[in-house]
Amino acid sequence: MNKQNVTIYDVARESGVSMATVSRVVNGTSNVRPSTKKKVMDVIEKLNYRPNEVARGLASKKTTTVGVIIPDVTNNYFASLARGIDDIAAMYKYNIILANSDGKEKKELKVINTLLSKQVDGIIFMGNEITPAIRKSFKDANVPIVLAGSVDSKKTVPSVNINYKNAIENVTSELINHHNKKIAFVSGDLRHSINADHRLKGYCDALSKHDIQYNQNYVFETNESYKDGYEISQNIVDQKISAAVVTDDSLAAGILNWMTDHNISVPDDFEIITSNDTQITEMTRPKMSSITQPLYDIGAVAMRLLTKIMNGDIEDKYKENDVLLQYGVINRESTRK
Amino acid sequence: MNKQNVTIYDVARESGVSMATVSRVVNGTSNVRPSTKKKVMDVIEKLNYRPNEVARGLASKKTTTVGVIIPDVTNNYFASLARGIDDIAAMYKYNIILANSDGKEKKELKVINTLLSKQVDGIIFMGNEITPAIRKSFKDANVPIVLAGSVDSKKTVPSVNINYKNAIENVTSELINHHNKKIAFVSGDLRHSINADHRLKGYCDALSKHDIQYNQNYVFETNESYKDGYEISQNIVDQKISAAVVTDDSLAAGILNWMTDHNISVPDDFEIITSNDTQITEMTRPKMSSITQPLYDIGAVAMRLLTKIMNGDIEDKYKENDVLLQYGVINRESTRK
DNA sequence: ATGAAAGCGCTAACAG
DNA sequence: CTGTTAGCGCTTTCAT
Repeated sequence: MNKQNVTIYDVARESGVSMATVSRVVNGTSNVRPSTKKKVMDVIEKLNYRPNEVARGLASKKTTTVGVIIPDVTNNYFASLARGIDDIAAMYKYNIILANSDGKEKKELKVINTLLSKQVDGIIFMGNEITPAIRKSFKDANVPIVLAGSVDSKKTVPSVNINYKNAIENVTSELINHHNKKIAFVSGDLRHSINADHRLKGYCDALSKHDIQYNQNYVFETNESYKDGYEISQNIVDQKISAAVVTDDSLAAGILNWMTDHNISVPDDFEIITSNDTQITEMTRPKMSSITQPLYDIGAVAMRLLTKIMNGDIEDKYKENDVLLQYGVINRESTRK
Repeated sequence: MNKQNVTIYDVARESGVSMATVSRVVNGTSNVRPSTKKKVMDVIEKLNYRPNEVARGLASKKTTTVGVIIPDVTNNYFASLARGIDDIAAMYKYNIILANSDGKEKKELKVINTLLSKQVDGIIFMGNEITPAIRKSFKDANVPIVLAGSVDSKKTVPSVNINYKNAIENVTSELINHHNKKIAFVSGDLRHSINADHRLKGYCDALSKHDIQYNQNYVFETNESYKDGYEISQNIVDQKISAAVVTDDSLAAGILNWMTDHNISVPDDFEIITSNDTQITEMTRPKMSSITQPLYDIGAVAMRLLTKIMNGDIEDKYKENDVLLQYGVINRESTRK
């Protein structure tokens, strides 16, 4: 019942060596004679000594913890990335401080600051948009930062993503090939680069390649919620639109269920293809066709990249560092063959 | 471009006071003459000084960070609790170190240790089971611990939950009232106290109150996955079971969809009621009836309780501290009226 | 109201 | 291979 925490000094005294030696055996750095090493280890065991990482952090200027900024853990897309991040972090002996931001700039800025004051060794940022203020605080931070599943329109920060533009272009083309003339593009906030510069661009490119006129009425801006999907569906149908490319699975589920609830058969009368291939694509009836993204891997690779940068293993960290992972498309039941 | 971080010493010098005074204005503790306070604040602003929380943690023995152990962030049930935890933590100026355990004792033990070595001020634990080893490490930890959405059969740790037994008993009774004679109980690992001692108990109590014979063949032990639900359904149907009480929403969705896929009408031919009221209960067709739990609140209340204990605001922290939040039942479309 | 000084527990030269 | 000695940046008595 050692209430008082035992320190390195206690171990040193008890085993008749200096604290430097204890530090050495604990860190496995530099050589220590096997016999004294064993002696120290025994005392550590006996006293149940556990190094104080805070003291270590102060002395070494490394905390072995990284900050992870996430819009909302409750969102399966981001949660999947987070899982990949944490697993790789654990693999490299890092811990993560997880902070929800709701994708709000103000919260993001605040949390970046507290993370920095906690001396994290690096930050993984997930967010809808890298605003100028965010970009500035990234620049001022003296720790490396990597984006996961998030794009920086200015490409000023290393990131890992898929090629959203190509992916959306692919599925839009497929829908066009199914003879759909009017195809909706249903996304989140169009002020966000990921939606405007990448996904909408892909949609537009597909249209123009097939000589289809772009119609602004067919693009729907939402909050990417199930409810939003359900609510905009009437409007979609009223315009005689026959297919939709959707950027979020919950959102897509809302549209799908509205159709079903209104006796519009999917995929016979209406086709839907969504973007994130989260678990819910399998749970709806019909199951949803989707772009497939290696969600876990995006997080994992981002964390791996961060460890490399923190380690100085990367020649030029300002160099091009936008890794694009492979995406795919899975045709389930919300699209025709 | 202040590459070198500015320290408390720098602002002390720059503003012509001692570091003790700077510390005082930063912490707002004890009195400082308004004029000198302003002077210091200005310098802090000018130098863009940000207190080093690690140094502060070492000196004060408080890190204002708490550890959160979670089986899997990717699981919406736990993610919802985590969101409640983080929000309240932020409200009280704490950060959370989030660690996934997969509910595996070995990982849990390991992570408890690293959390403790990082000097967290407290821990919120979510897990399926408090094993003797876990209980021991909790006892040895010299920081408070609170369970969220998790039960300790020995009631040795403060916790916040709902009354799982009563909830399951309620819904089972309802199914019995719908004239179902054979009702399945589909749960996760029955070695876990929450399933065996609480939920199964509730199921049994409902049966016995209605003079229905308990039949072991009607209880299904699973991994609580969608896939498991889908796979056990044939067995359920083969036994002429006409309703199921399920402990997890994905699991329930699996059963529901299997029924639908096999032309068994829910709820006409088969009734299902699930337990967690996560988002997917609204996404399936028919929508699933469910026990409703205040998921976010369970996390939030757990965190609030932890802050109180950390603060010493609770008289006797060894006293009965099992808070039970209100649950409800919502009848959607997978049960008859 | 403010300053001086002693740590907090550990790492990291620097000696030897 | 091992010990000595400075700090790391801040909080916290104890004086004044």
